[in-house]
Amino acid sequence: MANDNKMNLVILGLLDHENLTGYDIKKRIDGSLRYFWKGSFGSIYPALSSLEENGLIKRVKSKSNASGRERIVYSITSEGRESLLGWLTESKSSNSLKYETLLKVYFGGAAGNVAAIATINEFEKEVEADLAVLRTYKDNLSKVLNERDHVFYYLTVTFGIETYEAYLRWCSEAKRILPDKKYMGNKR
Amino acid sequence: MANDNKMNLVILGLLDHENLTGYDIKKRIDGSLRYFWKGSFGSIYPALSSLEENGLIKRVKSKSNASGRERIVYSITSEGRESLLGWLTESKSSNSLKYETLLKVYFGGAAGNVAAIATINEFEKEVEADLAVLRTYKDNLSKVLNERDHVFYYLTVTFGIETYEAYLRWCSEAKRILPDKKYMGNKR
DNA sequence: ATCAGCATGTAAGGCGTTACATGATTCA
DNA sequence: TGAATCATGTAACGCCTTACATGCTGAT
Repeated sequence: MANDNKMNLVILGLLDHENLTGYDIKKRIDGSLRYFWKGSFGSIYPALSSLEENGLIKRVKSKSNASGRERIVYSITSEGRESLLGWLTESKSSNSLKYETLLKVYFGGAAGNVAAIATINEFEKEVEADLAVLRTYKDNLSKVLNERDHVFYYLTVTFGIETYEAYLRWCSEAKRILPDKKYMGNKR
Repeated sequence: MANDNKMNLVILGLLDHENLTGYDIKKRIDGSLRYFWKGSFGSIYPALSSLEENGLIKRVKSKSNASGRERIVYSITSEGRESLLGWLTESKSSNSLKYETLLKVYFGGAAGNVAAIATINEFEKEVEADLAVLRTYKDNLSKVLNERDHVFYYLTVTFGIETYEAYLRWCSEAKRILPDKKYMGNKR
């Protein structure tokens, strides 16, 4: 069973837009996809090999770089595009969220309000930083919205902005509620 | 490296509130924690064994059930509570989000607006269902907010409500934007 | 009688990360 | 010269899920 191997689909999705090397793919993942997906070289390169073996992608150039540095550019094949289409249209999506922050808030009673507030502040700071970046993405994208594919990128950015703003509202509300409550220590 | 083993902390956190069996722990995870954490028996029982071995939890009763059915109730030890406190106060939180829905939206250009809208509709339906449950949780919890620990549970619920409402706003907005755009098919 | 729920546990294997190994180029 | 970035890949290992194995109780 299994075949949760989403990295294959990520690679197919990226290659459907432009030809890329494994290294490029990593940069895309750490750039635009960062807010809703992660991936490391240790899963990219093996996925690339297996996709090539199965004929879903193929090499465009090897060692073609002017300097002679090794560089393998991949492109998607029609079989790969078919596979991508199948995923995009047929499968159920599974979103897996693991918020350690909320786990700590849930168990907050054990350590008291001060610790919980610290956890929330840490979260808030990260969200604020990410939100600032997302807003500049949005500004840039809204200028080129009529170009192919950009609406879809734009939507993932507005998703981030909408949810991050919700996080921030929650942070304020949580900090407003917490100090009012009686149980401040970890005594039982 | 490693020691991401959060299940240990989840168990410690739950046992700090009440004594539980492995089976009970699973129910708590599938109940209140479901919206921000997951876990299966295959990771609960081994974690329980290792926690006991290290003296962080201990057995309260075995086979104590009236009927003679095997039942192992665990409680947290002071060492366990210390470990829980350490996590709650000292460590950085890592939130890992993997939205397959957004991945599909991002790559939506390959399959066209119709497929993207279907993906969004599927997501919307799930969010609506979860939101309804969270709202009844909120109603129930707001009546007992002055009891120990309940503020913290309440906050995780309001987090869910705040973000799920943001999801829903985004779904509407996304569906409003998508049909307007020119690129409807998967032709290049 | 049968099915759902209670209850504990193991085994196999997929998924994915970190660290390592290697080496070139570019820029300060 | 040394650091950062480009670039590919492997090895070890941890995490976690699914499926299996087992058996009791209670309700219909």
